[in-house]
Amino acid sequence: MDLSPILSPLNDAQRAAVTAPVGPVLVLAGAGSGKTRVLTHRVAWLIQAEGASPHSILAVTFTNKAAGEMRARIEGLLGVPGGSLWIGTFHGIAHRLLRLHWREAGLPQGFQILDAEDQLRMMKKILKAQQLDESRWIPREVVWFVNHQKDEGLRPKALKDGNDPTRRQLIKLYQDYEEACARAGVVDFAELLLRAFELLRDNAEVLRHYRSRFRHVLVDEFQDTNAIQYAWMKLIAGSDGAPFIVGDDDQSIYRWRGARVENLQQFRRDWPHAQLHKLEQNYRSTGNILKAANALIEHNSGRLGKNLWTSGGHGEPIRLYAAFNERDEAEFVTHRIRDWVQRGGARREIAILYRSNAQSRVFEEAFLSARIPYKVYGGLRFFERAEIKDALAYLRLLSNRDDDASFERVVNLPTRGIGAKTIDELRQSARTTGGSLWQAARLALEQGALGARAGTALGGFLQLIEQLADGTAGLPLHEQVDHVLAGSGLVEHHRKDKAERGEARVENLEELVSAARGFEPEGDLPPLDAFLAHAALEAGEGPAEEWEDCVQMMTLHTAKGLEFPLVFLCGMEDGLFPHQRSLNDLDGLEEERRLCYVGMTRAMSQLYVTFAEQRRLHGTDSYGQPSRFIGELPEDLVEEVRPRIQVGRAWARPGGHAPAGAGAQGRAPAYTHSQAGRRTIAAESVAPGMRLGARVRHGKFGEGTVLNVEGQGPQARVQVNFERQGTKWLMLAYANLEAM
DNA sequence: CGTGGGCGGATTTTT
DNA sequence: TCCGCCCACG
Repeated sequence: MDLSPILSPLNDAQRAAVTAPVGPVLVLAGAGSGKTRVLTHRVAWLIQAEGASPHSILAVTFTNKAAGEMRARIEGLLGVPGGSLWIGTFHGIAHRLLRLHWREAGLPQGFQILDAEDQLRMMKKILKAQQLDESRWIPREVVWFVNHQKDEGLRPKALKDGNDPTRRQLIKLYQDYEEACARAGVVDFAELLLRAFELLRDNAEVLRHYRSRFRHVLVDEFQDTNAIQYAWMKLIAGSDGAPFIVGDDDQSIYRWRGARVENLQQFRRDWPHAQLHKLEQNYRSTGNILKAANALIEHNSGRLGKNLWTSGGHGEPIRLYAAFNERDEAEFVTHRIRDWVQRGGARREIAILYRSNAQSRVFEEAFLSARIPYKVYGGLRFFERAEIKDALAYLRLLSNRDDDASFERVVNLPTRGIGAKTIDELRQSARTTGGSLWQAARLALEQGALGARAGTALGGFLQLIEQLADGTAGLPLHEQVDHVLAGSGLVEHHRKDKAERGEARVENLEELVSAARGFEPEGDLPPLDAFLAHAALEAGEGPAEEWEDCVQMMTLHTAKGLEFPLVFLCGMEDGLFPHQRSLNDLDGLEEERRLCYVGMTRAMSQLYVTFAEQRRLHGTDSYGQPSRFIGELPEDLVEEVRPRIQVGRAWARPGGHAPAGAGAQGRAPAYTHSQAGRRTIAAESVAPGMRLGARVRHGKFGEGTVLNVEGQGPQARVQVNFERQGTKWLMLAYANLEAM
């Protein structure tokens, strides 16, 4: 067999990892070092060189995207569809196991998956039912508690309250929540993992089967695994198994949601004979970017140790821009984007990265007025939209009448005269009988326990669901969906909304039918159940795919795994990035630093770092210090970009002053270095005494040196490096600077 | 039942 | 500042 397609595209380190003798392997793969390539080629190698059966391979990732890419690349290498390979996300694989072994796992056959929003609603309901004060017991925090326990593999029974009444209540709520889920036959995301773990742990037969089947377990992004994922992996691989683990401790950015970087270390303890491979050659970024990123991450302690290098050139320096405020920052970026595009670059090659989503707004406004097409990542995804979830709730009821969350969601949508009071009564009755809302509704109707109006309305709803179930039985999936949409009155409901949003919702519902039409169920679940699981586990692409050539805007977290020729790392101020809530805690700070490292290593050829000296945040202006991470970059790799001192305007009368209000604020200063034929107005004429390098005194900030002067007349501002307070931009008109 | 005003809170995100 | 949520009102 010709192995050269597998081996020839690899460098030495990659090849060593790919061809490592079968046994436990740990690959520390730096950013841009060909991690996915190693993983996929390893799979191909196992099959073609080691004679492993595709049947014996289990490859696990975190995102559906990564799983899809891996599958495609493996199939490309093997030249055949890898149907019998198990490749998927932790959650996807867990789901698959639970469907196959629902009985052993103690689940109803038709169990449904609760997404984050459903989970929150469920918890709110429980809190309300217990009449707990929602300001004391914040639903989101209670949910966080529950998920956190599950991530750690802990059931309520295993938890000690430590005589802490708050904790006792939380544990109680966890238990109540579990019971509610069991009654409704639903599992949340964390539950999928925990159940799958318990399934293997408690069923020797099942465990033996999968252990002997999956001789090769491969895990991507290992630094992101949480306790239960690790335990599950350990269980299924077995202590004499051959897990192939790929990760990068420097890119661990999900500690806050339960990820444990320590799992990399733990792996070395649990498999002391594991071979260690490091991939340090980077194929993405210039030498300068890598050097700076390496220098930054060196400030972290307890690293496994890794130094990225490239055989390519140094490239350009990293450029640093100290903006006056957040709008100036956006203006600067806008100009640099224009330059890039003017020189023939594509907009899709550009990424704006920021710490928190709220920062996108200023950029959006700037791009809108500059007519720069952009795309913001991170909005609501298709299957998370309200109208889609309404439709899914109907579909779920068809499949499982006891799904209380779905029942409540649509029992009166569209409005059919079933008010809060009726539902309250049903809830009450369901609680006392321990049944579902559906059962309570039937009981109430049989006993004539409701008023005539409510009774008729509720009866109508139950009948509707039964009718839809009967009417769609045996139909192809998309016709089922279509039928339910029409029959439920959902489409009509939104059609009546003449506003634009109604129209959009109808379109989304139609899109749901298309999604159903294009859906190819795998496995032997009924198509409808498979589709519902798909909707929950793969919430679909974010904001609709745009074909246009757009500037890419996203948080640093979202950017992980991506690369762009031109990257702007914005909002680099202490308190924003590193975030305020991480400033006082070393672990948190180190995670922020890793986040910065991730951001920097997204850049292929050019990296800009920007910060604003003044920023409007939550309605109030605040002055910030440049991020400490900026100070951790080697000076010789960073070039500070200064806005050019304002040049004479064509419309400014010679010798005259610019009209008030026509100053530089909100207007673009020219940034490019000296343009021929234009004469820089001496700073002197704008702001007497404010020559560059002049010494000045400020009432509050003390003494400093003028670094920069910009704008004219009332809008003029100066940048001063104060000895004690650092660099600040000041409005000349208000600053009361005294020349020295 | 649907909307508008008042209130509080405001990392990061995947499944 | 702005967004989402809750409640009160029409």
